[in-house]
Amino acid sequence: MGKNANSRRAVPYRATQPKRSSAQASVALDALNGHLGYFIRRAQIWVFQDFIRTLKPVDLSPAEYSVLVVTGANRGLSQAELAATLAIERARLVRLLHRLEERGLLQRLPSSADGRRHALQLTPPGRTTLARAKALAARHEQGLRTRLGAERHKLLLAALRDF
Amino acid sequence: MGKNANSRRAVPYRATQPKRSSAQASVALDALNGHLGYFIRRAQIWVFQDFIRTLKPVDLSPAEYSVLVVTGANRGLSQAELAATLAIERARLVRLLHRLEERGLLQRLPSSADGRRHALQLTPPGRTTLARAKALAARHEQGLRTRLGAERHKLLLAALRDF
DNA sequence: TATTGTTATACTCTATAACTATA
DNA sequence: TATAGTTATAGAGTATAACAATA
Repeated sequence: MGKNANSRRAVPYRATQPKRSSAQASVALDALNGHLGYFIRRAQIWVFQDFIRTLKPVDLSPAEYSVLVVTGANRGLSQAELAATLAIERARLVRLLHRLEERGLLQRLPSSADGRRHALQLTPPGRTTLARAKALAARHEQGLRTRLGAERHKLLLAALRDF
Repeated sequence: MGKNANSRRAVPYRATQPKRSSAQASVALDALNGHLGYFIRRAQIWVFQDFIRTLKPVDLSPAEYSVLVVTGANRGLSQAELAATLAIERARLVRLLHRLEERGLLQRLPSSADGRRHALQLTPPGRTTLARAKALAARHEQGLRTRLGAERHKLLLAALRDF
């Protein structure tokens, strides 16, 4: 059953101060300057740390937030569909969902059509938490927009869309 | 001394096929559509998987590659400087360097000025491997450029630079 | 006191294999 | 036989704390 095995995070999701992310002027990056992957990684570190810090009041990781958002917008989704949508391993999703279920934010209902599937849906408290989380996430995004400039923010969203 | 403790990777760096990364049309992403972090993560997954696959002949992870590049371009760097430059934890860098040292690609020399520091430098085989790796990485980057279009590639590099 | 390299611990995340129950 | 959910395992990566040697 694995009912309450490893379900709850022992420690709340941590967020360190986004450290000064650009390299010191004195160290040459050489070939890294031409690699998109290098700058994407740095951007990811910065953005995720800021996101985690901003969402601390609701104690949701980026992955948990994305699960709540997509589940809230697609009633009765199966775990496999959710995993494929968010590029999260099905195996990992199991424990992630356990935690959200334990917190009373989400339910796994038996699928009427297919006995193997779970139909995922948010509970009323889940909806409330999601609404709070969305407001905080919007604040995070607004901070990003301010930092980057609205133009660049829009441009990045569009340019990264089809990866 | 921890000479050969946990130093070598048991399994070569894996790279799965970049799976179809955009979500199925039928599942609504809702609020995620407005979040840069979501698309940055997806881009990172894609780019890193492609990088790992392309560099398989030299068996170097993105982190190892970046360490070789920066060490090769900055003689006598300390571990702390390297860690800060690449946003890798000092503690993690220790084992990463052990592996590269064991493979004979890199040396930790005593710093003449400061007894606490190591002066990092590539060995001749390290330089050879780095040259091969750079050629492969350039091929990876060219693939990205083709996929995105030269304009968008350039634009992304510029836009992500100051994170 | 502070910093460098190091070890240790705990947790997240990725990748895989295998099992069960359903289909 | 295939798929959905699950468990388990191994490794990478992140975050912290603490320690010895050196500054």
